[in-house]
Amino acid sequence: MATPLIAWFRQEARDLPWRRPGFPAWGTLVSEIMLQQTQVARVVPRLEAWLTRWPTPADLAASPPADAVRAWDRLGYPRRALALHAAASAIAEQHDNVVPRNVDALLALPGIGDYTARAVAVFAYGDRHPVVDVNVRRVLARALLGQGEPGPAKAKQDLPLMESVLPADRDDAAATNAAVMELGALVCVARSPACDACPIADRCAWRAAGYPEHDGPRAPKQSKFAGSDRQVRGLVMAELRASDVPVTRSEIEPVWPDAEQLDRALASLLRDGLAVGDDASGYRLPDG
DNA sequence: CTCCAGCGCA
DNA sequence: TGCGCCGGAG
Repeated sequence: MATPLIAWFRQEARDLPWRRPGFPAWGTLVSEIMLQQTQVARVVPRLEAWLTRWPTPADLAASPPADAVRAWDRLGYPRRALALHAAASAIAEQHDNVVPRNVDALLALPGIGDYTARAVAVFAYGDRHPVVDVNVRRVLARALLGQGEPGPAKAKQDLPLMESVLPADRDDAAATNAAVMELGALVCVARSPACDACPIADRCAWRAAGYPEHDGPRAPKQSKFAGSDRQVRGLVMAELRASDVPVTRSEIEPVWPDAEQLDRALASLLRDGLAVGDDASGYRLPDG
């Protein structure tokens, strides 16, 4: 299955910044964090600006976390910006400003889990590991398991399954990882897969079975955004990002009518370290 | 409405 | 293991 996938990838892969020759490992790390639950099209411009401003981890570590949160802009899940700043500090101080190559060392960094650790080791350093994201899980569920959609994520099963598909050769393994992800993003998409354009359609278990409806357990549906604490947090963060001076409680209140929910959101932002301050001194992004 | 190169916590 | 966490495009 790897051979036709690699051939297809050589032909059809999108021209993306992190696939440029010579793209630094630090850039790969930043891009992977930004791409967690955020689409490629929204990431690319933020990534370019980020790397221009902070070409190495130490450059980011030398700036206050507030600058990282502002540069993150509206990519969403701003805890990622805070984690990336903390990871940059750890890399600068404990790894001689070199992004780790070892998966366990990567996993020890904040904001880096099973997916991102292996993605950096594979795409930045060319090592041989299974890289499993939602695209990979969907492609494997269909091609290998004959199921229309991937069930709830199970790293214990997903990683060995992808591993079983990887060629022995390091470079071929890395290309296969990238190819399966790209196939899931461009062809084997969630809603209406373009099986006519699929390089492995002739050996897809789901297609061979006549596209049966998914029966097993489903991935949990994500909760509503409208009216959620997440929405309120986002509105408060927008206020904090926009101000160079502490924002008073009365300046924050207009963003949301429910005072109790606003309190809850603000408290959670303080708990996450995304905001600092109090009613007396006002609230601001973390500067230390 | 759903989906998106997930992570970290209880 | 389930859930909360952002925001924009289709």
